[in-house]
Amino acid sequence: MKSTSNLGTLSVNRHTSTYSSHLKGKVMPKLDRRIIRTRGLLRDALMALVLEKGYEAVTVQDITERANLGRATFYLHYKDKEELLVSSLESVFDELVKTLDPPVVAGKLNDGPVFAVFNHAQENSDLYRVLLSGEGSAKIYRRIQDYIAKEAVNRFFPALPKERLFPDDLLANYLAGALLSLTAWWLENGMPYPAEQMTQSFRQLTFLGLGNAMGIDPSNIPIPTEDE
Amino acid sequence: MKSTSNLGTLSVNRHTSTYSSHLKGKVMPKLDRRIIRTRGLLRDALMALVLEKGYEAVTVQDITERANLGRATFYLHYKDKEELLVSSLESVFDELVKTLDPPVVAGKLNDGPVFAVFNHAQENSDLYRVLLSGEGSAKIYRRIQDYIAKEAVNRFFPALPKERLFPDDLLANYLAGALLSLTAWWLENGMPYPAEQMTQSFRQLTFLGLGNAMGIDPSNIPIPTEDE
DNA sequence: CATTTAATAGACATCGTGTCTAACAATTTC
DNA sequence: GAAATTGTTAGACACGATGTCTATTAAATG
Repeated sequence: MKSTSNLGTLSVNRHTSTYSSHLKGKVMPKLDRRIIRTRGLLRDALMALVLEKGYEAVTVQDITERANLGRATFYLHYKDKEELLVSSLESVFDELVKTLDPPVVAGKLNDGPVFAVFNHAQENSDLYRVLLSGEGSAKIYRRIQDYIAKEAVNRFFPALPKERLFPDDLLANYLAGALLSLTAWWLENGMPYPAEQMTQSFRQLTFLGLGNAMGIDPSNIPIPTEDE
Repeated sequence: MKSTSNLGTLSVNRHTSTYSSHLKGKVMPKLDRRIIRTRGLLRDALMALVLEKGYEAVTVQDITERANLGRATFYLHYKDKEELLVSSLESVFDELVKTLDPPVVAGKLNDGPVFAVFNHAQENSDLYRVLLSGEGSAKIYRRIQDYIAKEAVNRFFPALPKERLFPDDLLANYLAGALLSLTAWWLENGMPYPAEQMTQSFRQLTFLGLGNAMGIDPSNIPIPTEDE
């Protein structure tokens, strides 16, 4: 299972691929030190600015100015601020994925990918709050969701029964949407509950359902069975 | 219950409020016929252009050109294309809300707000597909979600037991996120199932939960009960 | 009809973009 | 270390879109 944080289909760097960890070794045709420095500066500048002004308000001018680089330099590396953002998010997601890999963490029960998400969101709460709120990029929200959905399919579904009533991607999308919207709510409301509790709430809701979570008698649940 | 489609907190028109139905009568200080005509043209032009190029790519120039209006005229009515979009969405949502109001539709079982959403999405599938995809406005997705969440609280929760394990807005957000992401998936995949089935799937998932929907024995569900 | 109000063309300053060039500076390679 | 390679840069450029303003024309209202 290649767990590279591939956020969609965008070709990210026109020069050579990322310095993004865990493609370790392989072909990686050694980057000029200046390239690494420049891209790092651009990434840091973008992140800082996104937190300050929100993604939409950030211009390429801002970024290069903050990074102390010539504006032309930016276009030597990225097409857009969007391309830079996507590329930058890779590093962030790499962190998340790293915490996902070990199935069991030293005696402690593996709280699973859901907890990892809440936890990771908490550690990068400023960034995520901006990205998931209205201030984020138009496409980023959906892209994060797609990413989570894809991970869900990979990591979750193999453990489930083979016979399913719904297509995998419907389920994956449903779960990803629910998880993301819960996360967004959580962040925007100042994380009023610990990540552990959010994890449990999410599981309760998704696995047992609203009815159970509220103690409703299943026979009262308004699901018209009709014919279908 | 005032069911005016109020999409958030933006002040929409600086002149006088909307011509948006069901504030019927009241103070509504009769709009000049030209104003009505102009705003209608702008709305239609925006909608058409959004479908053609995606929201982000549409400029104020485009809009006024398509509408055969002077560009300056636009700014007499709206601050932004965003403000125009929000205002335009009101009409669309008004339609949806109208189908929501009657609790029972002539002998036929009321399929509920969820079906209404899928149905409405289907009827405006082009528009919604654009709005919910990456091509939509940054803020619009979240705003639609907030709107649905708010409606959920109003229409759904009163029928539920008063004792709940989760805060209302957490639940509302969870449901809205799940519903919207399902809808988006549905639209982007060419609506492979009828709205009725999507409604039922959604209910099954949210009320009974994933576990039930897959025939998993509840005792196998990995919810750590620990202390809490 | 007289009054009020909206729409308009066109000009304007401003800003951000994306590209390009000719120098310049850092680095890699041998 | 010297030479060749490659990355960075300042500055300029044309472009497109924004938002505002003015004087004029046109339409709706009572």
